[in-house]
Amino acid sequence: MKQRVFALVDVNNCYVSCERVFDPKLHQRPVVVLSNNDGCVVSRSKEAKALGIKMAVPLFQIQHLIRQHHVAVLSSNYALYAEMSRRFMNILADFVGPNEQEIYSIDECFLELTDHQHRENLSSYARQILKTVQTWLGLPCCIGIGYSKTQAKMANHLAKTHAAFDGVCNMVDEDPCVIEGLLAHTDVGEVWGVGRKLQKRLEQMQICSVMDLVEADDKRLGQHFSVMLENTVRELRGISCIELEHQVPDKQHIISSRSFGQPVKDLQNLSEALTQFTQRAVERLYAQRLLCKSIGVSIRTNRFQDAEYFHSYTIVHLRDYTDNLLEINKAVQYGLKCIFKVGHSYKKAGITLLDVIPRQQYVPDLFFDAQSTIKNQKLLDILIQINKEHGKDRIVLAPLTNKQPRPWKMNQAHKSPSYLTQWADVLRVQ
DNA sequence: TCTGGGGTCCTAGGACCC
DNA sequence: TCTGGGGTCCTAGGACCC
Repeated sequence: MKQRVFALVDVNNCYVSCERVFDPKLHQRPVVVLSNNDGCVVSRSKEAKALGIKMAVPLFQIQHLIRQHHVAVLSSNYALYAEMSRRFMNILADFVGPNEQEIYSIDECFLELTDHQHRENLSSYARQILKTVQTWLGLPCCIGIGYSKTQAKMANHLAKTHAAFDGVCNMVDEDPCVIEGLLAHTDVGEVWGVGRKLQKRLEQMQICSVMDLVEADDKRLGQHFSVMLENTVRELRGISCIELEHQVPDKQHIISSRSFGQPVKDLQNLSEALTQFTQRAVERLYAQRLLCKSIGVSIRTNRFQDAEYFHSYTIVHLRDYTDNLLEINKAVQYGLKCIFKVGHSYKKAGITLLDVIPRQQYVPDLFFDAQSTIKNQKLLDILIQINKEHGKDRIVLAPLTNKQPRPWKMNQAHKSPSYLTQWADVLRVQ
């Protein structure tokens, strides 16, 4: 049997790179992109990293650096990144077969190259991929190649951190001594599946570098920790244990939650916010042809103010599986009334659609109302279509038509235009 | 003053059954 | 004082990922 070969392709500093495609002024200078509500840094250019700006650091903690070094600061523009991601994945799909691609995240993609080993040189094939993405899309990437997904991930990390690789690290063809030398100097925490807690516990056992983990007793680690870590060690040795998932699995739950721009004290505003989150979640549920049977509702104050921290959560069960927006929102509002307590300054709220199944798996019971289900489907179809054509939130549920100021709306002070998803924002060439 | 959001998987422990 | 054993299912919470 042929030994399997995997690649991991990812976009360098993805969100910053997407912004740079449309705004040349962002090149050669430090740039950061912020999380929702302009809270934390989630993407940094290499110049921003060089200034010591860490991942996930709150914006207010680096204001001095931003002023001093004229760092460009941008709010997240997820519509833009999602569209760039779609194009990126399409380019990669052209290089491999339909069952040889796994879209792992917005900026990462595994490719199975097992049937491409006949190629004279996998590294030059990888370079061809990089060049195509760069030319067609303007996005810089790195590629790691290995005998397992974990090896490919590790190779990708090496490609990113060692300039000599020039974007492609091929663990399959590279001199093993070179790779082992690098892994001996790479922290065990860089391994896919080893997070902060696990790293600490491994270090207590003198397993500090990736090479230490490769040489560790996998069975013993399996008993001491979990089967996942045992598999990780085997994968690092080049034994493929984790399958490529070329089909996107159905979601098990759908979350929609947000921090508020300003704290909210009253039920009316919480109700409006949750109505909007519900609409977002149900649109996703509907798009994926799923149904849900229960809904989690949660509200919380600022978790960084420990003394007054308050959070509350409840689950509302529905009579039957549904994707009916009105029915689901009714349940959410009921849940909210159950958990709401006067006197708190709420900073975040959210809903989770639970007990989710694919629509075609649903078996109607005696009380199933086909007429109203079809009516609801038509209603949602139209609602989604209109919002798609005439702008997000053109049609909303009644509580959201209130024109009062919305303290719960998230801060987005530095958002770039919707270059790829709104006609009015398409770039003009003078 | 200001600290993201959306997921998955595994494990432990309790309830329940025969 | 002493109180079976083995199995399944469910849930909450932790850890991890991007």
